[in-house]
Order: sequence, then structure tokens, then C-alpha cells
Amino acid sequence: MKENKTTGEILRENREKKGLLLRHVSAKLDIDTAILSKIERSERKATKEQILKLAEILDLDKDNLLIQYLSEKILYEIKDEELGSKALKVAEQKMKYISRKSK
Amino acid sequence: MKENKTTGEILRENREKKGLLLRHVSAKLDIDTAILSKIERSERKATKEQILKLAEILDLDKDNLLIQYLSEKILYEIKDEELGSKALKVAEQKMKYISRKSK
DNA sequence: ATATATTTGACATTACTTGTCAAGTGTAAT
DNA sequence: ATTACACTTGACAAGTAATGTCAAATATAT
Repeated sequence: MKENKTTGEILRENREKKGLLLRHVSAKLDIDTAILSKIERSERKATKEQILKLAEILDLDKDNLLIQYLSEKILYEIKDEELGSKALKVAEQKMKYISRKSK
Repeated sequence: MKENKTTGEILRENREKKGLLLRHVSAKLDIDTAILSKIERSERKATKEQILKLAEILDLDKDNLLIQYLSEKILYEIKDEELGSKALKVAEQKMKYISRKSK
């Protein structure tokens, strides 16, 4: 069992589980099949709007899928950075500070 | 004493501490003063190259400044997201997973 | 072999980023 | 109060990256 699936893998698995074709899903998203194909193979990023629509189409939990998607966007931002991991920790600290302040 | 300074605030404080004008620093960066002014007031983001040069010009620790800068970029990515904090945590988990695998 | 599903890559369009420039504001000294 | 200087603001230009289409290539299944 794979512990760490990409958003694309999740989308493909669930599309296939429902017996849907790229054609069917991409029509609902109003994009070419080529893009959906690339999204499922992590060759392209989806937009937030597409993620939300996909959650509906595939009956997935919106929040989970969005968290999955956002975490990938974050990692994309620091993927080539040696200091990425430290930057992530600092970002979390700042996040806490911000939410503490806004109470 | 302020606990959580922005990159811009750090840059401005240290430029002033050294008695440098926007004009002096922006010339070394080869950009207009307008941009540096905006960077210091967090109205624009610097590029990574500019951050590294600024660290040199202002005698700041490169790694620290870069971590500061990257953490802001991360937060920028999720600033409007309700689920941002959860996404950050998931990103950290994935980060750990990736580095564990590559050992 | 045909038909259908998916993938690939070249290209167009659009939206962001990064920058310049000129005019504006603030402040201090004469 | 006018000159001088540092900085700020906003309109715009140029470059880059994101998002999409399309047609041809490649599986896959009958």
C-alpha cells in the first residue's frame, strides 16, 4: 500500500474507480483531455477551481483534496531549496504567531 | 521589541543602520529605487538573487535571510486559504517522507 | 486491423512578475 | 517659502510563467 500519493494519483485512481474516462471528466471541467491527463500524471498543476470541481465529480472530500493540493503547491515552492525544510518550520511558527495575534 | 519582522523590515533597518540610501543599495542591485522601496515595505517580493545580494551588501547572514524570505513565499501561497495551516503540516510530513526515502 | 483512450509536444493566449519612469509627498536647511 | 534631497506612488512596458488548444503519436482492447 502506498503511503504517500500525489494529488494526480488520487484523481486518477478515483476516476478509474468510477469508470469515468478522461473525456467525461475533462468535459465537466471544460478543459481538453490533454490537460487532465497531465494533471493526473503530475506533469501540470491543477487550478484551485479544478480541484474543487474534481472533488465533486469524483465524490472526494473537498477539504482533504484541497489540503493535499495546497501542500503540493507549498513543496513546489521550495523543491530546489536546500533550506526548504527550515523555511517550512519558520513558516509554521509565523502562522502560529499570526493566528495567535488575530484572536 | 518586535518578535516577528518581515524581510522588508529587516532590510530597511539594516540599510539605515549602515547609513545607506535607497539610491546606494538599489544601484548595487541594478534596479530602480522604487522597487527597493516597495520591497522594504513588503509591497513587492524580492527575487532570490536580490536577497542574496542584499545579504552581502548589508552584511547579513545569507542563510538566515534566505530562510526568512522563503518562509514568506510559502505563507504568501496560502495566505487566503482557510486550510493553509493544515496544508503546511502536511507539507512538512511529505518533506520528512521525501528526505527519509532519499537516504 | 480498427476503434477507442491516453499521451506528447508545438504552439497560442492570458495572467503575473519584474522593471522603468515621472510626478507626488515629506522633511530639513537656508 | 523655496530649494534640495529621500522616499513613495501609480501608470505603464517588457519579460516570464501558467493555462489552454490542437493534431499527431502511442497504447490498449476487440
